[in-house]
Amino acid sequence: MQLEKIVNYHKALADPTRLRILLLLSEGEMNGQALAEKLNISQPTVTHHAAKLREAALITERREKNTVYFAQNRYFIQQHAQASLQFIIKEGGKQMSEPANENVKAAVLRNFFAKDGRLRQIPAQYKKKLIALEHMVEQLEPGRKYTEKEMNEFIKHYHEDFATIRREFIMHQFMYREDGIYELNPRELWTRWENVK
Amino acid sequence: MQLEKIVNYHKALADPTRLRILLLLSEGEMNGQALAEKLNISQPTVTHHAAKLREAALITERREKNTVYFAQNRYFIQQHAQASLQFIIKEGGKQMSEPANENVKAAVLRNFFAKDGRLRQIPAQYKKKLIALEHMVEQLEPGRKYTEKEMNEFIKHYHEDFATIRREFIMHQFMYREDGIYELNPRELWTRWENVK
DNA sequence: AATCTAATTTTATATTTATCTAATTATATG
DNA sequence: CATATAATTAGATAAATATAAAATTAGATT
Repeated sequence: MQLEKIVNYHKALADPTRLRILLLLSEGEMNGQALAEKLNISQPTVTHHAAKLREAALITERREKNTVYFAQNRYFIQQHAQASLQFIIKEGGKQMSEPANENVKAAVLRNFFAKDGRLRQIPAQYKKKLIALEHMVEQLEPGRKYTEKEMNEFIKHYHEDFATIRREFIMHQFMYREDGIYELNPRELWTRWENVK
Repeated sequence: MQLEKIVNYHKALADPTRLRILLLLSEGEMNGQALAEKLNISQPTVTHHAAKLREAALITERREKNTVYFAQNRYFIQQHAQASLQFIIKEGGKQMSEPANENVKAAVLRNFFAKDGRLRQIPAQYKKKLIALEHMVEQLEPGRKYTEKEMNEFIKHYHEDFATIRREFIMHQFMYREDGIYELNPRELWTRWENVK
C-alpha cells in the first residue's frame, strides 16, 4: 500500500537523532562508532536508528574490513519527499503555464534559441536564464543517471560553454551531482511557484 | 531550533490516520464529524489528530455556527517539505550568485505588490519572500507594542491570509511575540547583509 | 588459537502516543 | 430557559519506540 510507505518515510525522519545522523552524513560517509561519538549515544542506538533509516531506504551501507560506513541515499530521500507531497497535495500537472508567463517564455525561446534549436547566448537576466535552462533540462530523462561526459555532450548540442551551463543546472537545483554522476531533481524542487499565479 | 521544527513536521505526517485526513482534505474542506465517519474513528480522535496537524501548520480551520471546517494549508505543507529536504541534503545554502540585489528587490516589489499596495501573493522563493515581508514590516513602528488583533488588521491591508504572514514575521525574526503581544525586533536582527552592499 | 575491534542482537525500561469512553464546553435554536 | 449539535478536554489503556547495558557475532591481526 502506498500510504504505508509514506508513513514509514516520515516515521524515519520523525526523530531528532535520525535527522542528526542524516545531517552528519550530508558531509560524507561515516562509520557507526564515529556517529555514536559525535552524537553522544551508544553504538546499539546507532544500529537501531540505522536500521530504521535503511528500511526507509534513506541510507546505504558499505562494509570495509569490520567497519560499516553509512551514507545518504539522496535519490530515495528526494524520491520519497516528492511522492509524499504528491500524495497529500494531489495536483500532478495542475501548475500549468499561465498566459502572461507563456508570453515571456515564448519570447525567450524565440529570441535566445535559433531555428536549429541551439542556444544563441546565455540570457543575462535571471528570469530569462532560468527559462532557457529549464527548456534544456526538460529534454533530460527523469531518473536517469548521466556521467559528466554525457552531460557535456548533451549541453554541447545547445552551446559550446557546457561548463557554465552544467554548473548552472546544479546551482539552480535543476539537477544534483554526486561523485561525478548527474541526475535530474524532482520537478517540485525547481518549479518556480511565483510564476504560477 | 530548526531541527525540532522539522521533526515535528515529519511526526505530523508519520501516522496513517493523519495522512488519510490530509488526503480527504485534498478534495476540499471537511468538518470533524464527516472526517470521523469517513475514517471510522471517534470524534475525539479527530480532534486529537487535528491538533497535531494544526501545530505543524499543515491545516487551517474555519468555524461556522458550531461546526469547524478543516482545510489543507498547502503553502506550509510545501514549505516544510522543502525546508526538510534542504536541511537533510544541504546544497540549498551554498549557492547564490544572482544579479544585483537591488534589481531583485525592485522586481519583487513591482511583481508581487499591486498598485494599491496590496500583496498579490506570497512569494514562494525564500529570498523573494523575505523581501516582501521586509517591505511590509518596515511600515510598523519600532518600539511600539501591537496586539494580535492589531497585527491582523495591519496585515489585512496587504493580504487576507494574515495568519500565515503573522507567523512568518515571527519565524524570520522580524518580530518578537510574548503573551500575544507583538513587537518589532531591532533592525540589526533581521537586516540581511547581502542586501546592503 | 587467542585477541582485538566494530557492529549487532537481546533484554529491560521509560516515554510517547493513538484510541476510546465519559464529561464538559461552545454555539445555535426552539 | 431548555434542548440539540458539534467539538474539545479529561482520564484510562494498550501499543510503539528510543535508549542503554549485557551478551553475541563478524571479521581482522597477531
